Amino acid sequence: MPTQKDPLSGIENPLALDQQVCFGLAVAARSVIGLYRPLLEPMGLTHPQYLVMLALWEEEPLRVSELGRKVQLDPGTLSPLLKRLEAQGYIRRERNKLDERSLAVVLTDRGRALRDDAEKIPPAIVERLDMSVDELMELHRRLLEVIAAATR
Amino acid sequence: MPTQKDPLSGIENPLALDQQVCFGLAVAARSVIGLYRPLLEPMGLTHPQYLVMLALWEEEPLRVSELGRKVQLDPGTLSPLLKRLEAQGYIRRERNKLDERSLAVVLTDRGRALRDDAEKIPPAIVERLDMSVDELMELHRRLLEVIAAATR
DNA sequence: GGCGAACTGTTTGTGCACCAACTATTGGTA
DNA sequence: TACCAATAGTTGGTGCACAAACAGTTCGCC
Repeated sequence: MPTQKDPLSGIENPLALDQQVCFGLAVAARSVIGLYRPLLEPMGLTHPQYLVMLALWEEEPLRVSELGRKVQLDPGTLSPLLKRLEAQGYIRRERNKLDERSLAVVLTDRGRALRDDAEKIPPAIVERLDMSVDELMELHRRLLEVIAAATR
Repeated sequence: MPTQKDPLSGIENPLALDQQVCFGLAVAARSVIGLYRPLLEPMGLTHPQYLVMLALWEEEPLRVSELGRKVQLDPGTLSPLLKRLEAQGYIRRERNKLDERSLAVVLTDRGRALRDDAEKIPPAIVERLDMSVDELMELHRRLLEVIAAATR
């Protein structure tokens, strides 16, 4: 009979691929992000770059470390990503005079202007998914729970 | 007032980073998969490789295309991944005599034996997450919904 | 003032993930 | 039979994700 020590004892095959939450997460993330691709591609953005732009449209300037905290990317990922955004002309990276170590990331006019195009994206995604906003918010709530659980 | 055509009209800022479901999915997937890393690393597996092994422990042999359907990876991703698994000695890839195009992926004894170690992983993850199995199953159910929505 | 630890971001290496172009094989059909 | 289209997997290019090593700057502290 099930015991407290073995929460999986009621499950027939714990190694079954199609009931791994990690697999569901990986596939769901890729599937949903894939929906953004055709929308972002005309803007010249990848999905992680889009997330960085979202962060900057909210607050600016941001140091690389702050940006990394916001979008949950480590500096090794962010550093080349930001260079690509700078090459696109959406951001500038400028050294802080007071602390030459840190880099302030700011939007260019082009980067700021891009926000108008971006506003079309969330409704387009919701429409494409054809799920109720309530359902999406409920999923989101549960995602935050599992993120909290995984990172504590 | 809200209309049917604009399901997001009740939301203050549709571009707010921290309420993007795509962002939640990306972070959740990375966080959870990150929990597997220390468990898989001693086995010499990455997480996608682990998923491939799960598929093979269920059914074998599998052609590359079948494997791709199961683990939802395209052949361009799978091809080098399988070579690495073969280099590790966990699988073999053998040409089908009847159809020289297709490649049958089979487990080696070493690959089959690895399953015993793998059995420790799901309970370890559930314990580490410290979430109820019910809650995880509910999340999983919702993930399957969004996958279905995104891929139809 | 000078030394060492802490901090900020960069670089390098490995491995996914996706796409497009490619090779080889097979199967249908004229 | 000879060709053409479809199929199966490989390769190369770009970009993310992560880890480890690195370089420059700042700060505490003697």
